[in-house]
Amino acid sequence: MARPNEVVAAALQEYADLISITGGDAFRARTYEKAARGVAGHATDVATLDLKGLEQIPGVGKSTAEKVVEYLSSGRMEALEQLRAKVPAGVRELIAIPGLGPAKAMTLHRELGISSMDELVHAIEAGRLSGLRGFGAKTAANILHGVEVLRHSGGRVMVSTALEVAEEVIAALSGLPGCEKCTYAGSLRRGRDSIGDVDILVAARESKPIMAAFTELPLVGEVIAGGPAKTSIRTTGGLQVDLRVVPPESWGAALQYFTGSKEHNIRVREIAVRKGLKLSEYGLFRAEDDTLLVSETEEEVYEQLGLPWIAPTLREDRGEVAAARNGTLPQLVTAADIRGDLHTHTNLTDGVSTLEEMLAAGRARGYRYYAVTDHAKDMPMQRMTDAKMLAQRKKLRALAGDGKMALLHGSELNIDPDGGVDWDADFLAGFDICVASVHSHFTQTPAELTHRFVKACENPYVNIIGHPTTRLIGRRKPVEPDWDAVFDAAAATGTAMEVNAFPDRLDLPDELIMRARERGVKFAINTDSHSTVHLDMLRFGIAIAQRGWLTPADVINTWTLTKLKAFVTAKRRAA
DNA sequence: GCCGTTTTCGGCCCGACTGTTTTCAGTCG
Repeated sequence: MARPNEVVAAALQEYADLISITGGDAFRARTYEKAARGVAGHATDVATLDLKGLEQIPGVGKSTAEKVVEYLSSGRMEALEQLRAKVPAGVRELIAIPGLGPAKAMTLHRELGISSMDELVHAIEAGRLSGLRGFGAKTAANILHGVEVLRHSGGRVMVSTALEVAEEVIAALSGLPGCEKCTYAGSLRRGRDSIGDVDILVAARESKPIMAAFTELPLVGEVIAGGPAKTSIRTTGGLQVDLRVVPPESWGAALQYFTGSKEHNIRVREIAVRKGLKLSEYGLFRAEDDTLLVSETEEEVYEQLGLPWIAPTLREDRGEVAAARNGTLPQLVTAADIRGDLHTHTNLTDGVSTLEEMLAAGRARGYRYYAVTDHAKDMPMQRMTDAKMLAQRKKLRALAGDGKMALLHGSELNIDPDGGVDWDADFLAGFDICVASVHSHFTQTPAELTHRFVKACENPYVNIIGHPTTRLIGRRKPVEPDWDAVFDAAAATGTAMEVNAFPDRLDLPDELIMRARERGVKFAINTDSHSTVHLDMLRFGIAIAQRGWLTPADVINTWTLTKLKAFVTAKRRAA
């Protein structure tokens, strides 16, 4: 069950799509898109707002606010219903096909009565598109291909997968003569939790040799488009990679531009326009005479616009431009701030590395403390027993010798369907710190899930809720309790929410981090490592935490050991 | 439809590439 803001945003986005498809005013369509984003990103539940309150949301004016009120009170939006009556739902689904936009979708519907992806495929195969204005043989083939891609991949890949591809391309291009700089931009640089395509940027005088080398890389499955400034390929694995080559002096402007997000760039360009300037990927220009002002570094571009440099992880048009203007950008948490990992496993349960190996890897990272949190006894497949857990603790205490890295003994407890955990208070009291996670019964009702999480937070020995939504990116949907109620319980009880750094989890997701932070929750950025190499996954968790605007003060494993221990004992004492 | 160190009207980010166009619309990011 999605929160009202998301339901309303979806309705507004649908309305915007239908305006575009029916050939309505493009600016009106964009207005509703903006409003949808504003509503989705708004911290307050829209269901609790009146007309006046709604109009405070960026991009929402009187007309949109009235539609939202109508929708929330009656479940219907008359204007939306009218457009739905004109355009079958399947027509809207067509614009998800790469290369097919609202105008072409409407042409297909108007001229051929096509109103679903299947009908479109059949029409193409039957040759019914020939003779239709704007639909040549090439377009028909591209559409078929687009449908294939869409059905096959669903579009997005894990950030770790995209990073591997990016690093392979960068390694190959960086060595070319004439390549002065090469890096990745786009959603990968912004640290999103999944990646639709990889954007690579190169600074070079001559683009041709770079483009040629790019299309010949072994990972290239097909070349989608190729020009002097931009070339797009799809890898053999199905991931799209766009390469842009810019002159070296345009590097900063180009990096800013291709990092996005699109919405952030629109916001920044609006500032440029108001100052009588023009910002493109080639630089910041004076509008009246096209004089180049700056372009070499991102810092210069932002500075010339009267803004401090904004971290890529914040560039989502979620208020970062206003914060930059007011000097209230957050001091974001970085990997260097992390003093220890608080969720790790060993081969005592389902890990693959030994206790000694894991501790050595933690020391190698320079951690000041390190928690071993193997699975608890209620997870039958892990075969944990009280005796094994106590034996591990004894061993750990014996290994705590060098004084540089403190060793914490913990466990990843299971939150049972009713919110209870594996052991009673007496046994739990022996641990230094505990994570508690949901590992089963994902299909409970939202009310049951809410009760379950809240009760877990109220347990004095539960310090961190592990991978709270339990989502597996591309494989398992998140559970959906009333998160605001859960976060309130976490904040009130001194229970941290985990930002699990594993690339197929990245859990909490960034939107929920923002909501939790608003409600005063603290966080722990952990890797959930099952092997020594997993400790490096921290970087992905840091990116997600930054996208949630977290500062070191919000993150308990940036704190000193003394402060961390106080966090644990304060909760126990309060009980 | 929204919005305002230029504004309550007249703008709304900007450029690249494709396909089908004979000068440009559509799509994408």
